[in-house]
Amino acid sequence: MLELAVLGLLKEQSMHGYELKKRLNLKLGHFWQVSFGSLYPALNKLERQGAVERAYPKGEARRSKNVYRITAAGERLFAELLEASGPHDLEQDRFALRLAFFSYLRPEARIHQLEGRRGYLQMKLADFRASIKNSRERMDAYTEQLLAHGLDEREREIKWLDELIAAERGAGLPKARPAE
Amino acid sequence: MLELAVLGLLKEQSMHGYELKKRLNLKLGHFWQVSFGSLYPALNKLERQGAVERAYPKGEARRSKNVYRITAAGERLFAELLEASGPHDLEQDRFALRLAFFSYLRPEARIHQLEGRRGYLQMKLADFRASIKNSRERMDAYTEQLLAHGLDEREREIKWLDELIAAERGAGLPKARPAE
DNA sequence: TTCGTCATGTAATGGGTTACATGATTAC
DNA sequence: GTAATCATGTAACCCATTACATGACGAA
Repeated sequence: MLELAVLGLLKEQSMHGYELKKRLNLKLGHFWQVSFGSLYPALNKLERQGAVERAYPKGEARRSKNVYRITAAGERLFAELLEASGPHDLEQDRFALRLAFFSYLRPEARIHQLEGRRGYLQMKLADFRASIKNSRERMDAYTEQLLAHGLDEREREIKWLDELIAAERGAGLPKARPAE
Repeated sequence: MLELAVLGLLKEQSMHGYELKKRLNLKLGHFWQVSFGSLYPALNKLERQGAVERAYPKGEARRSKNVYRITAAGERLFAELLEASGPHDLEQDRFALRLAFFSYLRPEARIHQLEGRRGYLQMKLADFRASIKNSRERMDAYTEQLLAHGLDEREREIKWLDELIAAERGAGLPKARPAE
């Protein structure tokens, strides 16, 4: 999760942790918040793995501001994480995170990702509809409202994914409707 | 989180852990999955706190099937958790969980909860719209799509909440539209 | 008798959070 | 010089997960 996001931003340009957090929250803040307590350990871990390195060599005078740069191994790791498709990777936030970096993915792989999420949602929808039939009588009005709203949200996301898939196959991305 | 859900179900009727998990996943499965690894420890913790007790006394022959029953202290804890309104409690899943048990809440408290979530969403919307203006030029088409979809989802939830609030003040809950 | 599922639990792990502690740099 | 904010990090905790282990019970 964090690793993908960090590598994705470092791909654009090298920077230090504090800056990274600001950009992370700018780009992904609407569905995900990162804290220092997870970011710094993550950077150290990535460094140990050789996925990032310090632009200033490790033992130098410059102590504050550790500027990190992505390595070749980091690029490979990023590419791998971006193509993830385990059952876990189809959930909302993980999928959204990968989508945010789709521009680094081959078009066919993008379609594969979009269809993966689409299938996941459709499966969920089928499950809920079945469970509604089995237990509608036992459900109170609020639980029913919650379920109906959830169903609606998922149906909408499927429509949205369909548009993205169509755009991917066809003429390119539709412009996002301007907010308000 | 888990505690509220467990107490809410035990309020309806006493039962053992395994049964509890099945009902939990039936009622809340569309946005939340519970596993045994968290459920059993949670039950033990609630027992230590005196919020639930075993229907069969602790040291009896009946070893498998521990039937739990909510206590008076448990009822108080439940009522308290249901009225939670810290910033943390306004997030999606925590809010949804409380909504699922709204029938146990006084109408005014329901409205208060609904308005709390509404305000939270509105604040988020304002933040995003501001961040869009500041950085639209730096955003690629996919990030933009993600943001637009997120905005749309939140706007829709606000409309839904408005309906629920209106219903609460007025003639009662509207029927959930049947799926399809 | 053996298989499925009912039933309970523990241990290791994951992936984050908050709070705390520290120090450098910049603006006034 | 002093306050704000930039910058890094650690420690303790939280709340869940998965994997593992165990055993009862009913049906074939």
